Amino acid sequence: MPVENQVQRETSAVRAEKRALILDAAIQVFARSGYHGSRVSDIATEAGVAYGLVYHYFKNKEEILSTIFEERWAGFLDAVEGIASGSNSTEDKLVSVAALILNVFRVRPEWVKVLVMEIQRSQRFSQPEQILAVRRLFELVGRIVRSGQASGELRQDLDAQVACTMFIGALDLEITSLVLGLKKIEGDDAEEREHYLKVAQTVVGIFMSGMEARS
Amino acid sequence: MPVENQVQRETSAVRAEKRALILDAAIQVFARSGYHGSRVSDIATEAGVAYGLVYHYFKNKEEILSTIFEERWAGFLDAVEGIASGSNSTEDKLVSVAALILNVFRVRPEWVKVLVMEIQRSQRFSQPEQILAVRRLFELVGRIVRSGQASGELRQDLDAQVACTMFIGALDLEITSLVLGLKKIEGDDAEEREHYLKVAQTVVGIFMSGMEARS
Amino acid sequence: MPVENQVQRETSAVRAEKRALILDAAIQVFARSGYHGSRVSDIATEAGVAYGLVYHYFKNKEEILSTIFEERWAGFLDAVEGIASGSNSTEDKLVSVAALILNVFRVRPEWVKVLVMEIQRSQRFSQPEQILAVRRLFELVGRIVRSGQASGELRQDLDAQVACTMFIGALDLEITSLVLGLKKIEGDDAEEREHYLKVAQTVVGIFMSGMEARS
Amino acid sequence: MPVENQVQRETSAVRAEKRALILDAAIQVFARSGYHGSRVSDIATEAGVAYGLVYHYFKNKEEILSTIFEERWAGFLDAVEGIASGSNSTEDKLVSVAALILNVFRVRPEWVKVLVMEIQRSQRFSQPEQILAVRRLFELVGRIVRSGQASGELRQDLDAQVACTMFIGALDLEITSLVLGLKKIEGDDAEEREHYLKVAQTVVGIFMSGMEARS
DNA sequence: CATGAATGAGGCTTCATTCAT
DNA sequence: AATGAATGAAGCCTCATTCAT
Repeated sequence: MPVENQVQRETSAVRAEKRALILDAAIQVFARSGYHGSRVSDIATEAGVAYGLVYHYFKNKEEILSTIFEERWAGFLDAVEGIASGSNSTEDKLVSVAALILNVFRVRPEWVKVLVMEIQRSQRFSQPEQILAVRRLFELVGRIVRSGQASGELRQDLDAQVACTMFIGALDLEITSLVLGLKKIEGDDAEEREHYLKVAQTVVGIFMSGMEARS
Repeated sequence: MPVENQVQRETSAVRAEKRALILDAAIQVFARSGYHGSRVSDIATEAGVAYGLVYHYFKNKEEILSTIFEERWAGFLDAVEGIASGSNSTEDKLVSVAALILNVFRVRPEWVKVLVMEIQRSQRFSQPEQILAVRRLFELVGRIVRSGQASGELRQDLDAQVACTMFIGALDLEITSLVLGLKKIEGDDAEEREHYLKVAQTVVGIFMSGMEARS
Repeated sequence: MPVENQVQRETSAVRAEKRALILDAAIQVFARSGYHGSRVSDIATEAGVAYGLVYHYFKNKEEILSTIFEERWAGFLDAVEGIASGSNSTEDKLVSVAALILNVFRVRPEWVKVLVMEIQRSQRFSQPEQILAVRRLFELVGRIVRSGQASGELRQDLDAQVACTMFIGALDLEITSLVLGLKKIEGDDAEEREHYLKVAQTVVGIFMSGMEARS
Repeated sequence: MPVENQVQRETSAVRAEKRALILDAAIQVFARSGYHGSRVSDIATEAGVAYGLVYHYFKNKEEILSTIFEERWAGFLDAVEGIASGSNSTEDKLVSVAALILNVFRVRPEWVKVLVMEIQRSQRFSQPEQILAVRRLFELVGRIVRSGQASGELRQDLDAQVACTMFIGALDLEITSLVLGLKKIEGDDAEEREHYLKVAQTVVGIFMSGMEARS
């Protein structure tokens, strides 16, 4: 391998690192102060880089936010996709999705804060790509629900779309409550994890029972 | 009634009218452009009053938003309170609440947009009073759910709080989808009304079946 | 006397009263917050009258200040004029002037604050009439000094103008120190009065000795 | 010296220069229009820099003024301190102080205008640090006077504090008269200098004679 | 790539003044 | 005369973005 390529590789690795640094900093700052309450300089300070450097990696403040959304949300969707494509029972799939969502919050609450509070509910969310990205989540959950209806695990007389919205909405508000501190979870890591698991099971429990096919 | 009182009343009626005028204008503008995207001058223009008059009635832009929240949300809570205090069956109460929420959106979508998008999900929402105001909704729905559990209409083995969050979250996301245009309802007024009613029934249907006490 | 005249008189008496009320209020407010720090509404509130009424009696905020200056300063000048025109010794005249200035501060510190701080040292003081009004004080003190030089009570080899400035400046700074609280006078009314008298005597003492004709 | 240090030094030198540029411009503008009559944009224009740059160097308009005061007044105090600490006769020291004050005005009238008119006599002057800074001048002059009393050069039966106030007040009003144009000095530079020297000598002359120890 | 000084448009807020009652 | 609602110009400050080094 020629030396230049080596350098190239290292350079772009550094480049990627700085970019990620800024992105992570932005998540922290946005989570703390909200998009409008955060200055580009706050992000730079948090990242420990110079003011203007942010503009080497991102066209503008807006792009930082949408990049966060695109990258993080894509990763999240991939995980949901994996669950939806699996061969588990419908109930297991739904529990997995619920646990995934709640667990991300447990581990990276700032990510969720920004995704949920700053992007999902923001003016700029009207942009078609972002609408599409969220619609994708509805589709994936919809796939799980509809396959459950097809297999007879779930009753078929109810609108799948409303059911999806209900399932996602339940988890969404659960998380929002946590973000806003409407609910406080106390205890050590293990207790926390257990609590979230139980919430996931309850939600899925109600949902499944409600959607359960009756004989 | 003395003439002066009459005048007094009329004057303060006019005063209240102007205030309401500005508040309504603010709702329109906030719904259209979001809080941060709206200028105070936009509100004044929309209300058809002079720039400075806004500051006669409100300390600053922020106060306009929180006033909207306080007044509109209080009205909404009163309605929910009325439902919760009634003597209907649990199912009827839940349908009423769901229909109320969805119907407000049908009739005054801007109110809901502002309440849901600009306040509920905003930085300033962290203020204790607003947290409390939302918690109140959880309490009222919680009252319905718990009384249903007590009467045996609903199963008692599930956490009431999670159930509440689920019910409200389902409706919240349903509305958010509508606000964001993720879902589009087409048709005339009667069709619209019918659609929302069906959504309410589906949500309550799933919820009730899921929560239904089993023999 | 016809009734109408009576009414006329009463009306204008009321008119004069309201005007004085506003003027007094303005002095208090200006003394407390400075000219620029005072709002017209503050003055109205302090006077206990309606907002717009101020504009019935005064063309604008500026006119309130200049009116205070003209009326209060004129009264002060009259008193100095009386002293200067008397037949006392030069020393007695100077002690009287010094005591007058210091005593006004003792009794009506707000007047002095406004005259000294807000008018004398303000941009708008550049207006010719006000320059003239202050120059008049210099002239009156100058008259005392020059008559003392003429009578042989004061040495004649020193510039009368510089001497005047010195005398007035000494008292001015003495008062400014009091206004700013650089010096604090403690004690009851009698002690206070005595203190100011002593200051007056010291200033005049130094000044007289310094200006004293030598044999 | 490493190159980086060199660059560092140059950069911060440039930084300091811009700051000084703005400060000097502010003095000109404040002297011309007064603090309240000056807009931040006026200062920026006068300095030939962009509006926003002012806010890189100063928190707000207010801070510009207090910075001027702190820096310029400190320099002035140092000069007075030098005089007070010298070994000259009391009379020489007082003449030096008087000449210093008058000469600063001769050379940098804007400085004096701002220090005397905008700061010393302003609302914000009430801030403790500024009070202290002025008190310092009183202390320094007080030291000269008291050492004169101790050495027998000045009579000891008069209150040193009142004497100080008298001396400083005399010079202060002399300068104020000049600032306000109550007195106009005409002539070329040499004549001007001579005039001010004579004023200084007159003031000190009266003061010394008045304070002179008698046998 | 990195820095942070420089730019300037944009928007909130204040408040003197006017006006309708 | 009296009231206080209504007006809108003016100015401070913020901060995203650019630029020179």
